[in-house]
Amino acid sequence: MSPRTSHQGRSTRTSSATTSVEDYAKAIYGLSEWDGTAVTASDLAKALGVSNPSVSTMVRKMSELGLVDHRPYAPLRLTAEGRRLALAMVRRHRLIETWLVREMGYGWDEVHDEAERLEHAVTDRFVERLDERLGHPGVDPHGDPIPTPDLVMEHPQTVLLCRTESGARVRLEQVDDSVPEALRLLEDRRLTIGAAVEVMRTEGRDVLVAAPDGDLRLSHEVAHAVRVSVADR
Amino acid sequence: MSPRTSHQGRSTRTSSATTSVEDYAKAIYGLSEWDGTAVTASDLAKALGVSNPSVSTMVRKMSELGLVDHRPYAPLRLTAEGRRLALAMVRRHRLIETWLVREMGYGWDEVHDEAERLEHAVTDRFVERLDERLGHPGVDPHGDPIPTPDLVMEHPQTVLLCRTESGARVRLEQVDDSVPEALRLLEDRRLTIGAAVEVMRTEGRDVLVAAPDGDLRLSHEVAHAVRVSVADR
DNA sequence: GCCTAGATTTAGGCATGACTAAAACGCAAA
DNA sequence: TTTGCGTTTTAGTCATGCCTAAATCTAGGC
Repeated sequence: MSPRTSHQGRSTRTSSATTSVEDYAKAIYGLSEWDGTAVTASDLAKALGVSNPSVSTMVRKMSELGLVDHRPYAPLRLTAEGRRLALAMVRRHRLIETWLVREMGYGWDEVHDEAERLEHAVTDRFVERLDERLGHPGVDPHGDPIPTPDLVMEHPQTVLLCRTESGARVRLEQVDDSVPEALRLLEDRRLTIGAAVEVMRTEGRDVLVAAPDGDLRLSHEVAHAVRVSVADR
Repeated sequence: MSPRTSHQGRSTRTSSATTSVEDYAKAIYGLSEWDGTAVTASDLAKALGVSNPSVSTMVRKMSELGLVDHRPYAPLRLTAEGRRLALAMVRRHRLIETWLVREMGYGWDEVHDEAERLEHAVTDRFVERLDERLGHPGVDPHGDPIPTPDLVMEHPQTVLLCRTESGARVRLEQVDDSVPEALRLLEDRRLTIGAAVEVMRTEGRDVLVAAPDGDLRLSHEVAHAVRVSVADR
């Protein structure tokens, strides 16, 4: 304990990115990565839990910082630099989650919020030590790929479960770590990454699935949080 | 990765303490713990690297929060509640440092800044898991006692090396983790916690010390960062 | 007992990042 | 082509927490 405190001074990643800027970049990236859809300002506002005007202001700032391309009233796009920042945050987030599950005894449905805060607080150095200690994992506990140190990320060939055709035999590949209902439901049914299931049919927006331990019904929300690979076609 | 972000919601410790409030509380506590001296507003400003008016404003706020007792122009004193907050932060800080040194391969002179940021980002739950994982350590790598979960801290009988009498045979007990010069100097000379040394004499503000590997001269700054126990008297 | 030096507080600003209310835009249907 | 509605941006605030400059208090020297 002591006087002297020596604040600040943290990382080599995109200089002068505040916690908010980091969150915005990651959210923009995340929205397009998961869905493949164009990202509008209101999507972003909803994702971040802030108002539309807040997004408007922040996007202008990030545009000035060279992190997003944004022509007024058009969808948002990250620049190469912005994508780099986002991927750095994704890397941090997923390595931290992997570590919390493997070493700190957390469940896969408990790590998201903790990682959400830690990712802004650690140095690049810490992240690289973590990566080494964990043996350079390729995916996190939810099956999400972890970008390499030079920020390249493999995109596995997967589809959203809610868009799968009836009768398809699929393998569970990724679950959105921010949807605890999905994580808990799958854990209850002993369905982990790699599990083989068959899509029986859809009823309204629900998806009915046959799993080794019995059939189950997934709400649209849950089915939208799950990505699978098609076993045969 | 995903939309939904679910910010906030973190800890049971003194509700609505911002990062700044946590830092101020810890600094006030630290100044009086290490020195035993009364803490003035300017001491605090210097310790935190902020201006005196900033301290003035923040102290009023903390006074309203019931964390400090402060009559204008008088020295600062933490309330019981403020001391609890400070001790919770000290506990976090020291457990994080212990973990960084023991498990993440950091040197004892490298952990301070990293811990300084992490301590604001982790939950109580994380801290308790860490404590368990580390086997409930009593002191951190610098010899500083770690408060128990119910925030009791043992104060070992130690004195500042710069106030030790000539001729005293002493044992190295604690080194201020925020003074890297001291940490590096001692490490170079293979002097770790528990090492036995003899205080030869002082020259001006420097302290001359006889150690197993040879004599050395400690500047006042370094000698002020070291606490020792007197071996015999 | 006064007076000045130094510590402390008040006054007034700035940057960040959020908000609500209101204006401006753009697309689609009539 | 024009209207209308939902989206997006602008305008104007607020809370934090920092700053500098100026006023004020306290204490020590005479």
